Amino acid sequence: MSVIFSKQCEYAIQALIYLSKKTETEWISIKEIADHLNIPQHFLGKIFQMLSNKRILKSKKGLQGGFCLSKPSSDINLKDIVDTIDGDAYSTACVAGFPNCSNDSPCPLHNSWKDLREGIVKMLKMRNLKQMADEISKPGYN
Amino acid sequence: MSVIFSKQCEYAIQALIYLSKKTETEWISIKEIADHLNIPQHFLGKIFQMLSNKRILKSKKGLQGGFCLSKPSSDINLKDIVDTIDGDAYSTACVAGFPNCSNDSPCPLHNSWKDLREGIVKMLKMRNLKQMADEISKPGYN
DNA sequence: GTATATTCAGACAAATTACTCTTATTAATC
DNA sequence: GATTAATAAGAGTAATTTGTCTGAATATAC
Repeated sequence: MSVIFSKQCEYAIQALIYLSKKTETEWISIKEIADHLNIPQHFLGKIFQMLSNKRILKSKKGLQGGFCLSKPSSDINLKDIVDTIDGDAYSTACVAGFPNCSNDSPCPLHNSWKDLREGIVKMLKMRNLKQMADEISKPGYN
Repeated sequence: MSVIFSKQCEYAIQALIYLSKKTETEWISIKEIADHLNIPQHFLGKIFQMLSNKRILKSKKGLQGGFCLSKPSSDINLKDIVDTIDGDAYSTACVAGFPNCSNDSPCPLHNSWKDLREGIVKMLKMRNLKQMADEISKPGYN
């Protein structure tokens, strides 16, 4: 089971970090990324379609085509990616599933979860693709 | 979609809080809880079987039977419940799904997630059923 | 002992998520 | 223009999670 993001979203994060390591002008094929990261190729295709629709990626059909980031990797943060693929339920829904939980009538977990949830959102806004691509290139990283 | 716990786990939390509001000697039927919380009755039955197997609940068959907590509500914390139903993947697996991510060879998200994950675990250990049952009984709560 | 109300348990069905396959479209190269 | 390698898009399949149904076992009360 995944921790908090869907499998699609995990794949999106991995693939975009991979893309960010490449030069910004190069078009990279889905096949190359899927092979390299062990992600099902056509599944990644769907995910990249979503990211293209949200203008995070741009695509080019035909021979020598592929995908590349539509803006500098330092301008794309994790929250952009997660919100595109998974929506914002992780930051809005009740963590215990109480149907009527809200700030006005909180469930017994609401306030305990509030700070944690805000910490997660803050972190997702903070970390951008450039940082992560730089980190992953360091020795000892994965 | 649920936030971080499975639907089964959300239901378990809700149902156990409900149970904790009752006297400790009373046997409560699944039907009463399911009706009250709008949870599918037989689905809750399965969930309560797991909780019985892990000695969080005890059950009594037959007329006037039902379930009750196997220890004081102050001795059962959220982590006990979550670990029983969902396992510990939420606190051990890589948040971005990188296959080889570990402390020794971390992914670029590993260290950013570490504190948040530890915060979640700490909170789950901290909050017990008695506290939550008390809170939910207050006016304005849900 | 019989009727009844409950858990226990397993098979089944529906919904969601993950993944695959196929065909169409596009653009570069020859 | 023909060939080729790529995305786009939709239909279909598989796996997992969620939810339903049914019958057996059990214990209480009459």
